[in-house]
Amino acid sequence: MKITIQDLADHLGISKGTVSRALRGYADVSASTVERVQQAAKELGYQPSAVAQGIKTGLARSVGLILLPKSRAASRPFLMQFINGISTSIAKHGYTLTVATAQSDAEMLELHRDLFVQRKVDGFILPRTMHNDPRIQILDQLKAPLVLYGQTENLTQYSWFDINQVECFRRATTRLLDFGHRHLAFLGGDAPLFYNSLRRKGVEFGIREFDREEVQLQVFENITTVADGLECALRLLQSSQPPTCFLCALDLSALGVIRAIKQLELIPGEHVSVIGYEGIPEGEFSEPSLTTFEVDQYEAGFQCGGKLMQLIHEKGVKVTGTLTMAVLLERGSDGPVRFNSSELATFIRNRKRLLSSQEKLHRMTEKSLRN
Amino acid sequence: MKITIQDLADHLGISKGTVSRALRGYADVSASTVERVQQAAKELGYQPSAVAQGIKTGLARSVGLILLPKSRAASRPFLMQFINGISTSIAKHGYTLTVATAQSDAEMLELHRDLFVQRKVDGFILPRTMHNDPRIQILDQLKAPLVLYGQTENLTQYSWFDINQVECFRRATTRLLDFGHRHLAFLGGDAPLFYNSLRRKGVEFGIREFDREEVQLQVFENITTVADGLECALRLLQSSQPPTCFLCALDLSALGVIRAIKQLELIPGEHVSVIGYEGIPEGEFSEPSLTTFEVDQYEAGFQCGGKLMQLIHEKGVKVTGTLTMAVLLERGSDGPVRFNSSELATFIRNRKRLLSSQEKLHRMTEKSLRN
DNA sequence: AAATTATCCGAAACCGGTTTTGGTAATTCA
DNA sequence: TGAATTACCAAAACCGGTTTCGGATAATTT
Repeated sequence: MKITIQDLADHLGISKGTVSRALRGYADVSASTVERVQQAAKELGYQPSAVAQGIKTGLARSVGLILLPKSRAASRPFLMQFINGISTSIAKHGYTLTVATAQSDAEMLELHRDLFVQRKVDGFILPRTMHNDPRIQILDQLKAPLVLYGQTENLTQYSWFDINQVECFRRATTRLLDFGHRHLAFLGGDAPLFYNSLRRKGVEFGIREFDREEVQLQVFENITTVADGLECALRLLQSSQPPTCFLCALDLSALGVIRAIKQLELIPGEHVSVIGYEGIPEGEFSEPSLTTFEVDQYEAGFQCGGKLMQLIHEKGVKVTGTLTMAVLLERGSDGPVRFNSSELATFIRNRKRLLSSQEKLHRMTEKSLRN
Repeated sequence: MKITIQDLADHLGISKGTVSRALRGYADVSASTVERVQQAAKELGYQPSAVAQGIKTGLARSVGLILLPKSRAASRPFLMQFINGISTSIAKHGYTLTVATAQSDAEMLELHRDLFVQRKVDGFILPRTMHNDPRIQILDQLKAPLVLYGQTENLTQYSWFDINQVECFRRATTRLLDFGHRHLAFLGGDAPLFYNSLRRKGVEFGIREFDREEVQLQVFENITTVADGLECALRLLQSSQPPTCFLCALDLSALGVIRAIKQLELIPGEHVSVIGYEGIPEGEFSEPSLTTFEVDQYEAGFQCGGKLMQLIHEKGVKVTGTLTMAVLLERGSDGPVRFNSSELATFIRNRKRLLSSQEKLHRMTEKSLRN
């Protein structure tokens, strides 16, 4: 059925070694023979088996990407773009992308090891880098090429690509400070992931260089879902010294904060400001739309794929790191400070009293109507 | 560096053929030898190279999934779950998933051919089935195993998995009719994709079996984005006979419709009803939240992967089709009819007049203030 | 014209596995 | 006790390519 190099050689009446050399572009094959072979290959639809090629070259011509879906509901809107970026950059080298999923951290490590030892992939792209990432340790032992999407410790030893998240959060912070906010809350994300400390550091830099007046910062971690953001913001806003603005490490938690603000009958972007990070599509359709940093995931994938190809193909193992910026989408969820923290606290208390009395009235009316 | 079967054989002082037969479970190897070999393999961390195995067996132990990102902004929130489903179901057979992206239809077809001819994959999962899907024609020629995620013509020849979209849209339609709506609009999606005719058919079934009063249906196609839905709904709602409810083939267009309704200062779910399909996360955070059908993409991937494994491994090529239901999420964007079509038209006209006069007033005030 | 060099290609080794073949030793059976 | 099995494993062939080696022929140089 499928045509092999031997078939092609027989058809041309030459040896398969010559066919191979002709197709691989060796110099010791006459131009006319090369021509004939290429012609016949096209006619018969011959394409060498990647599997058979791999056995001699030792390369599978595939790179690995292992995902860890935290739950069956987890959505990664831009995974397609990330994959698209990787795939298009490695396709130029005849490479394909092998994607696998693991259900636990242990399984994920095992998968990395197995895929490389079984020679199903020649290297890895590691998204969502952690502090002292265990994947790196394992792959280092195996001398497996790898590229990080994100940063971590001992960065000089690896190739990596990342968004300058420190700068993003520094800019977000000075933006809010310029708006006149003085009580900030930073809602961090997954604590074990490296991005979290970077984003927090950005906030701290922003505050430090703004040395005019006293600025208050409250920091929280592991606020990763809408529910987390909602709960955390509700609690903070009803405290005696509520923040007048929220810097959220993740868009999802920012959406939760917006919900909390509205739940307290306040107006996001006017009474309380919120800035997110990532640029998920939900942010565009929320009300108000979410001010956030938009990350180009296609570009990220493209760069990671390119760096991995360098590592695999170029002998002089020169690792490279690249830092780019995300785009600030100035939308509706932030703005000039309306109340300072104390005023906001009073405002919220009064609102609450008002709301509860309205509710009491409502209940009484209903009762009387029923009777 | 990497340990081969020969290394293992030398280490044990036996031939590599025996090692292979021991590990593959042949009967003509003594139990003690099998034990020794397995023990040594574990100790030395030997795992056979998938590449080398593949050359004899003719299998790459990988399945292909080729994506076509329409634009660099396109997001597929549940791709991760679909991939997760495929990956976990094929992992049991030692298979991995090869994902590639194409930038055009032609490139996509070429990729399918190339990946199979180069023996990088043993079969394909085809998402987003089209009418007379050209991928099927090509893969049929190559006798490549394939599983469809979605339906198409001549279904009995292929294995496939799909959501019963006809039933979903039939139910959505009767739901709206039961709510008292009589003027419906169906906003279809990508016309070349097979799902579109199924969803439309569901709407028609729903109307047909409801033979009480006269029902009006307007049908549109290629409404695939928020912008499309917004524009289409704005136009329809300002016509002389506006629909009182919208059945959207896609959540995205439904979100656009909701925007249009709000833009006309109407309340979605009260003045005009909207039902979507897919269950994208944005739908949960819109206001009102979107009534829609939630599709379990993990399950879809799992089933497709399992069917493909059957096709590849079991000799008797028995193809199977499976149809499951999506879950109706009854949320806030639909409800009992408030106005019939004519009343709605009048209401909207009056609103508009009111709005424009308000605006005129506003402009005048501004002007006088400036002077 | 002879010697040297370049050009081109066939033959063979090799990659790391799987599978077949065949032979030896131990066991069973007659 | 001799013949026929059986159990076990080494050797070799094979899968479909790549790469090395060496030889034949043609072209160039001396």
